[in-house]
Amino acid sequence: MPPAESLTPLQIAVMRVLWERVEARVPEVQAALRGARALAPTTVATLLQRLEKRGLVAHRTDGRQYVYRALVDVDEARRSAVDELTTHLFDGDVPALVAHLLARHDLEPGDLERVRSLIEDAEGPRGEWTPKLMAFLPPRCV
Amino acid sequence: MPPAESLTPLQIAVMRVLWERVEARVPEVQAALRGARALAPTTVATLLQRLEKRGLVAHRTDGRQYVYRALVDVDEARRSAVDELTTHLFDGDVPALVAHLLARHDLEPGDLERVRSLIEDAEGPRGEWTPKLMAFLPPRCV
DNA sequence: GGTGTAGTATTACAGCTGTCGTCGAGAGCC
DNA sequence: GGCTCTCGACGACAGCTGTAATACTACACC
Repeated sequence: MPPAESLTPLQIAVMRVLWERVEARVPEVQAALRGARALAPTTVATLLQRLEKRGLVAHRTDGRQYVYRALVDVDEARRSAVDELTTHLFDGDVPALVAHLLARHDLEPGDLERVRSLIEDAEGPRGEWTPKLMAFLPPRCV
Repeated sequence: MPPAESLTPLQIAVMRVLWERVEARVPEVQAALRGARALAPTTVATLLQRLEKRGLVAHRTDGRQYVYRALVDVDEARRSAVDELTTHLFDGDVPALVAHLLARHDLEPGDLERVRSLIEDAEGPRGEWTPKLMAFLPPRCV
């Protein structure tokens, strides 16, 4: 499987259409993109072609039309993008990235709940607080 | 302040040198980059020049030499990179990104602790429990 | 004052991207 | 059969990137 390497926003936008619909012809992709940006059909076709040359999508023919599908899945793409980000801007320090996300971005209240339960899940059975962590608890908890 | 927009890995590498040392001349940047990639001095100079044209760095002269410094700070760059990532690949869903990080990346057990303490550092002096931090408390405290 | 030397400025070039226009070959209609 | 319409193929072009050779210039040293 060819590594997704880094995709530009436009390329990602095209891929997203394919991820959503599994298969799509040029006009569909163009229509789906419209709204974000209005591109000529030929432009979209070129994008798809180049993506195909890079091994990220493939097509089959249906009559005279090309029906494209993605060859890499979202998760693959996400992973390599996240890897790139952490490597280059966070020194490979994933926790730092998480901290950045929690500190700098506007999380809705519900979001924190979600994150917390994610952490709990990742951490094992709930309530496993090591002594070290206990030190951080406010007095009323101890 | 000009938005950092998206920087390429190489550009980030150059910026990192400036972020680390505050000020740097071409040879210093080149030396710092060496190891990762060996570039001719002229290449590095070109990179710096172009970065300057984009308003991301500036220079003063010290004798015949240019002394460059960054005009955007790390956090700025991180934020816009993270924004771009979440917007394009995670639909703006930050918790989804966090989930991805927790699920796909190899976090050592200690990392989760680090996440918490990093948050604490970012959120204010220890012992001050903000609503955000409260979310991490075990249920019995709430 | 001539000559290196060190450093910047200029120029170059290939490859990728965003964006299309145009061309040629089927498909379908009259 | 000929005309038109639809698509993909091909070619174009400007702007950015990575990479660097070459040209120019101010200093310092003999």
